[in-house]
Amino acid sequence: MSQDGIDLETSLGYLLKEASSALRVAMEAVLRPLGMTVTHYSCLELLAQRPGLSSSELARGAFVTRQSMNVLLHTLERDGYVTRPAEARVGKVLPAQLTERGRQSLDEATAAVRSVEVRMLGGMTADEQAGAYRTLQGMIHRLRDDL
Amino acid sequence: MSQDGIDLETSLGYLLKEASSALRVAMEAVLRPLGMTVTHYSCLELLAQRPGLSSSELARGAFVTRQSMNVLLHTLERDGYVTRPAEARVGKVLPAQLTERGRQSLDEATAAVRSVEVRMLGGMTADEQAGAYRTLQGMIHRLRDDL
DNA sequence: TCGTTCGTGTCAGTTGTCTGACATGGCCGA
DNA sequence: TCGGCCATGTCAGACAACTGACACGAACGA
Repeated sequence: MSQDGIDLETSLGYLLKEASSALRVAMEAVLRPLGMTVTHYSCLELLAQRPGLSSSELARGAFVTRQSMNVLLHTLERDGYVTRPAEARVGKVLPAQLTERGRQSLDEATAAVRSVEVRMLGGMTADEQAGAYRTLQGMIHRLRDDL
Repeated sequence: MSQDGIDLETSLGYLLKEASSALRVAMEAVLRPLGMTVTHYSCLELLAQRPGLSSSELARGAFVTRQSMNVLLHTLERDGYVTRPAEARVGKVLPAQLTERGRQSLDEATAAVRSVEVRMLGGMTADEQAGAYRTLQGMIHRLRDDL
């Protein structure tokens, strides 16, 4: 019987999806005026913190396929936000770098995204945040364990 | 400067997205053999627990637009998983119902999804789960507050 | 040394979801 | 009563992301 299915009212999986959806919607709302999508922003933020990342590494960091990241990266390159060498120095890896324009664009976006995160965390104590951090990391670890 | 941007290593927002991504990947992995996507499953599960939901209500419950849910619902109807009246009894709302085939299909999927959720929650105490529940609900509430 | 395995970049085609727009039918408040 | 407002279902087009496939170079073990 499906009467005893996953109870959507109490399921942590459903709630996790709901929270993620709410976060995505909120981020899209503040990023849209800047002409940016969430993946777009994620890519720039990753590059700022880890310059020289390859397209595949960026893809893993932004939770999309390397094919998707590749087309995004070509767009960002065409529009002058990032640069990549024309040829690989080693293997086939093309390390990407932020341009000055990319950095400026990222700074605006970071401020907007930070405001969303601050709002999301509003009222939570440091202990509660630490607890949430451990909980989420535990979930991630167990979900990926037996693949 | 972007040096002090959102720290991806400690950001709860990033971790939330990561956890959601891991959950989605794990669910896709167990649902794929059944020929089902996550949205597909979500739709059936919602209908099982709340028979008579409209397409728009299902869309909100599955966190997609009503346009997306509409095309999915037409497919499910064509394949005999759900039924909808040809005409609206009141307004334009077309309440959907699971067919017997839909119920059977859902039962398989529910077992698979439950195994994922059990794995994700493995080792967490009831207190920890309750804490995670409150934390996520707080985040959702605050994120949606000022829209 | 050589062969296997892995990661990367890329091309092509498909699918899913989204935005924008429209008409329609309830639901109030003036 | 009626006008505005809202939610619904639907159509069309655009776009983002996916799957599948291929070639190439590096890394590792036999």
